[in-house]
Amino acid sequence: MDFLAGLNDRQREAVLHTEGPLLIMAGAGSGKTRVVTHKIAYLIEEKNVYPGNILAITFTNKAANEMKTRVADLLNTEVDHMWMGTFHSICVRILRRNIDKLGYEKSFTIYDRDDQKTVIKECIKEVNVDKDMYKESYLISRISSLKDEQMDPDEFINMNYNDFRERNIGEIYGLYQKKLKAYNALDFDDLLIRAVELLEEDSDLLDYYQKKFQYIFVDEYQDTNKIQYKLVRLLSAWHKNICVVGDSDQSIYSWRGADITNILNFEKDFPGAKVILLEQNYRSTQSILNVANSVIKNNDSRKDKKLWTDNKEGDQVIYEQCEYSDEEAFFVAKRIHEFLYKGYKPSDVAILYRTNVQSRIFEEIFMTEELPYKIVGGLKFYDRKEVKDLIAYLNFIENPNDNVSLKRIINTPKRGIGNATIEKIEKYAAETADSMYGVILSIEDVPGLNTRAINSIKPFVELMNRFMAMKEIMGIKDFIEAVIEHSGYIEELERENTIESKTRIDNIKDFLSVALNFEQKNEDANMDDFLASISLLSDVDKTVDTDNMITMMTVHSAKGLEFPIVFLVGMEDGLFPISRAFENDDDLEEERRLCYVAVTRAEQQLIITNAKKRTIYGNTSFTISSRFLDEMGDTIVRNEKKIVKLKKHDDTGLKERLLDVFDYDESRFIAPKAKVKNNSNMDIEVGTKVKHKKWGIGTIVMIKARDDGDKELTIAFDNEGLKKLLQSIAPIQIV
DNA sequence: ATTTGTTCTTGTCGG
DNA sequence: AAGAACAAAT
Repeated sequence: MDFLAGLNDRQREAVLHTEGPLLIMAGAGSGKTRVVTHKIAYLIEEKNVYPGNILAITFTNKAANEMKTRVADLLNTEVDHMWMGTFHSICVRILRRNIDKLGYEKSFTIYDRDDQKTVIKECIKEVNVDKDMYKESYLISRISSLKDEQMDPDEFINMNYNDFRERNIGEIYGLYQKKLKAYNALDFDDLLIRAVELLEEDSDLLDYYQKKFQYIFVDEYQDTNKIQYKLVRLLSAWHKNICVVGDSDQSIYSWRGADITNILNFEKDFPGAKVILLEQNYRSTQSILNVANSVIKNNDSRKDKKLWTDNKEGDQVIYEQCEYSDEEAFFVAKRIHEFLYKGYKPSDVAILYRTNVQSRIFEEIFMTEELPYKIVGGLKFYDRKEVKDLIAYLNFIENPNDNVSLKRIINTPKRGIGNATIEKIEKYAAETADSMYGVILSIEDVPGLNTRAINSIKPFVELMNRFMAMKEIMGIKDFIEAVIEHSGYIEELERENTIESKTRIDNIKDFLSVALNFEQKNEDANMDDFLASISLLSDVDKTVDTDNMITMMTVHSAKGLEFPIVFLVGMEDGLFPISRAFENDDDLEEERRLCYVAVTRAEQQLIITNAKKRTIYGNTSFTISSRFLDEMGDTIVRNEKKIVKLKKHDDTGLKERLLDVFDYDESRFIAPKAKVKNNSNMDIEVGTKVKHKKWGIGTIVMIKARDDGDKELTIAFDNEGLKKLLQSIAPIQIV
């Protein structure tokens, strides 16, 4: 197979340049994924490189999977041995094998933000500082950036010895790390740091990985931080075949430590590096690129370059200023109806905003407008209480030192173990330098506990011990099922018997199918791998992309994605660019790059909106148009079309306001008529009661999205039991 | 110990 | 405006 076919000269050059450091400066939509996949395929096929000697680091797991599939498609060979994943997942993989050399157990737990918060709270209590003076979120971010700089707590305390406040932060930082170690847990930063530490300390191991990874690829290199840079340097030092891909104009993560100098200094850091520029854009129309170019050129600290395209001019980029923020959402909904009528699919459309709070109003309007949508980073399945509880069970059973998880589950479901009891256990554990689990194993030794407390603890300990034994002989899914059942978790929910508890049960069942799915895909994986895989999912990874829906997400989440139609909403000063960026030129330039990223997501049509008055966080205020709109100048045109549909039932007063804003033009309105014929837009959810002409009344107990956009409904009929139906064709009505 | 009611806080972006 | 943290009542 010819891996060079269909590539332009620059892209071809990038594929063929296999030896030595290579920086591919790839503008938005310039086909970098194509280059990388073809290059990997070329290496395997033409240069006979064994896939296991290739390491590719991507920004999300989804991107990694896509890349893997694309390479596999090009080759028709097995590429499973290729290492592909995010920095974090690669590091976990390294750590799972050898972290014992750093004094951790291999079954370590990965702590998410909530877990971090729990630990920080413990620290604040123990360091005995005024808890109002140190906010948890602030401490977490401070600690995170200290870690990124590889500053250890003692060093930090020494440096700031005369600053009371900083010194305390250092103390908390130190205690936090000590606790994580004791709990055998790592937070996201630790995953990277410990991996680097491990490689630095164990020269045999470093040697092994350096020799193993003959070819290394790093995507989105402009958003790597110091530790990640260090890791890349370490791993590539032997073969020196390091290929990084990035675009300094798309660097948007400086606030979490991304260091733009990594990409700017690549040639200096990796001697003999070759640089290839990809400036031809294959994604967007000329109109859209004009907007992108005219914004980004206002950044002072950038190498001048210009994206160009052979694509046609395309439709003009439209800008609409609405009166109110809810009208903005309404306007977008109208335009989407129009696009759908023209034959676009809902999945062709994306709505991009600067902050997550903006999604709410779109959600409301889209529900009444019967538009199918999904929110990336919004509906957080893995953040649901029941899912987190379950994960905490698994974490604890896997790693009994994990006090954070233990505290979460010890009285969930209710076992009569109250706060007072838990605190006594915690205190005793701290005094005896034991884990809480160690303490409750011999609960009689704990001072100050009454018999009632002791009698509630004992069955819990027995239960956990039983789980720990069961885990050894059971498969992942079966084991989770056992935990759900024997822990009494599902019983408690069933007893509750409310709509809410039913959804929770459904979520638990969904979690089971996630586990089953994982088990089938990764035959020799264990519980550790499963837990790690779910804790490392990004927001993008978490949203199913199979169903045919409009996507709503932040601009940050949209990085690397593309859509035929993009709505960029909320273009107001203070919102985008965000007000905190006003004071600082660097921050403002990052906002501008973010805007550049947003604009370049669009393939065919870009529509930009804002509102004169916006209700946010409960109060309404006047807004100022975004300065970026000024910079766009005449590359955007004011919207001329005024289309609006009168809502059938409108008691919000929105209709009257809309009549002021839009000229009502019924003839141009296109209603979503399709739904009359099938049920695709039917407003259903778990718990909805429906009537079937043969089976009578039933309740929807499960909704499963299918690849073709349809939904598979499991309905419990009163007399017929469970039935599975396709939403589009099922003869059902909402009762 | 648990439920219920009340006040307080928070409010960019994320693996 | 909404969720978390806290206080009070059962």
